[in-house]
Amino acid sequence: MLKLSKKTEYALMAVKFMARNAADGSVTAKEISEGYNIPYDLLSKVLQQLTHKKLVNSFQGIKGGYTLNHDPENVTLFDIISAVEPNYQITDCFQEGSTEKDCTYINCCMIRDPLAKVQKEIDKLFKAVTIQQILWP
Amino acid sequence: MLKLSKKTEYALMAVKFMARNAADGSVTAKEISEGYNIPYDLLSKVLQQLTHKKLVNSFQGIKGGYTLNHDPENVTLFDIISAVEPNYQITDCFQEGSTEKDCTYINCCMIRDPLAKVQKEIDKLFKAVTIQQILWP
DNA sequence: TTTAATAAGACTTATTTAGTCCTATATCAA
DNA sequence: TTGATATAGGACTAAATAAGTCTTATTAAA
Repeated sequence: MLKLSKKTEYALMAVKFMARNAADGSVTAKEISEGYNIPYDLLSKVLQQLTHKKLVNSFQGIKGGYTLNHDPENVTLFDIISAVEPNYQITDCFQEGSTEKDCTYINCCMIRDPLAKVQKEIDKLFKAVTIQQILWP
Repeated sequence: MLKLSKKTEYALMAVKFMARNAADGSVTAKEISEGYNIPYDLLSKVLQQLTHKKLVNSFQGIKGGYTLNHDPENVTLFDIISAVEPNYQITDCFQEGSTEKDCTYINCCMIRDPLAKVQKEIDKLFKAVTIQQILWP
């Protein structure tokens, strides 16, 4: 409950690895996986998700790999989390596509709106934290 | 993820029910359960946890039940969450009792301290929100 | 002493997360 | 043009956690 998944951790670690090794050009999933002891397949998926959100560049083929697409001070924790956590919301109520019908309680969504405000505050918090701050405190 | 569990939702709903029915004296788990369509056994456990944290008073015996122990403006979302979520932390790293050994990564806890700061901000946020604000917006 | 409430541990089921496996596709270089 | 090695991505399995259920004990009023 209220815990970030491994995918977020792996994403942060991968970003750190890429930033550290930026001088050597692109970095492969295998290098990150072995360098930080992260399961290769799972890491690959995380990197693919980061690629879809344009947070990293990917290069296919035998000389392929990944590079960061932005400077760490221009990427926020929110960017990483929302790239990697499938439906990141503190409660189901205001999930995308949810309707009143999804709510099984009498007095439906009695706590919905106020918690939505709390959610917005959390988003704001995550948007205020850059990867730079997290990875090089 | 980063989602609150049902237990937090049920706790908030139970508090709402108790506040609404404060005039009638104590309220039973059965009444809350039937009034809001919450599973009785699970609700009972939530109420027991709230009791342990002195957020509600419990009365045993045939005329028993629960009452709120504080005014809603003096109870925060943080109080409820920490009463009910077993180990509420956005990442395992700085869980109570965790040691460096628990960390399986090379470069152990490279993201630990900065995320701990984010955690503190979230705590601060939850402590700033009262039950009053959540349940009667 | 019966009745209806809380207390609490053990257990089962459902859901979600984490991790694995397999195949396709891209690209470089011999 | 073919072999090697990288990303892409779907399907699947296993592990962990959350949600819900069952059972027994204890409490206290009538």
